[in-house]
Amino acid sequence: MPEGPSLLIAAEELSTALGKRVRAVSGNSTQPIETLKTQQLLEIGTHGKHLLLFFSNATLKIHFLMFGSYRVNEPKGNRTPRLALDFAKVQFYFYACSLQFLEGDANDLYDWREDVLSPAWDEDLALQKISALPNEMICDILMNQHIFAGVGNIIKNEVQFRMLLPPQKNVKELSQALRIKLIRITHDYCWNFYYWKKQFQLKKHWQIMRKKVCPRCNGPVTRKVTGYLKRLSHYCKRCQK
DNA sequence: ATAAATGTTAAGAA
DNA sequence: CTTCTTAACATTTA
Repeated sequence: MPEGPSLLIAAEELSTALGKRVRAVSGNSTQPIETLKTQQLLEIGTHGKHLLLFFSNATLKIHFLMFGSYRVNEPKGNRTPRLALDFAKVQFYFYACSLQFLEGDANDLYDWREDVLSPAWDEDLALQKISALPNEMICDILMNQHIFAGVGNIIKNEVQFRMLLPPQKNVKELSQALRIKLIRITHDYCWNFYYWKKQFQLKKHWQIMRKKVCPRCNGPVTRKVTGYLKRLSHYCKRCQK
């Protein structure tokens, strides 16, 4: 569940508890979650892969890492949640996630312009940041949460394929026009991801991720760990040049 | 059944 | 003091 668009969907699902007060708290978190008791949920936000719950007197940041999950009203029977919030008529359950209380104002901690799914998304800023890193590979640039907050490995691979560029290509090898195209395709793909995921049709639209055969040339798909970040890339050596 | 995978951080090593 | 590597965490799917 952890790429940016999924977080947006989570925020929507959880919005049923907006304005409600926490009646009971439990969970195996080591954070001071008890302090949430009696607090009112005022707002829900996201930044990239972070889910932000704004309470009357605290802001909780939830990161689902690789395996985190959540449920509304229906807990996973056999598992202890990291955090369970009981809002009387609505219950949230968060599993296998990282919890942290934000110190201070979220607006001072986050630059919303770097969140691909935010209304504040700023493609000119992204272009500046990319161009400042000429020696970085595309696969690392795409996963950089300070440039494309919310992009994960699936989005990375699909964007690389749609660009017909190999993951190892350096930024300096891309023209200005291609850099802009990269930014726009990433933004578009993130929104497609969001709509497909809502319809439970995300995997159906994967073109290269975990594929064996390139849908374009029917050649073999290469699987290789790439970049500084050492994440798995799926790509077609014939089509992505 | 074993491994790999939608991710990040912190400790340890160089 | 940096910079790089490794381990840790935790769950589902192939």
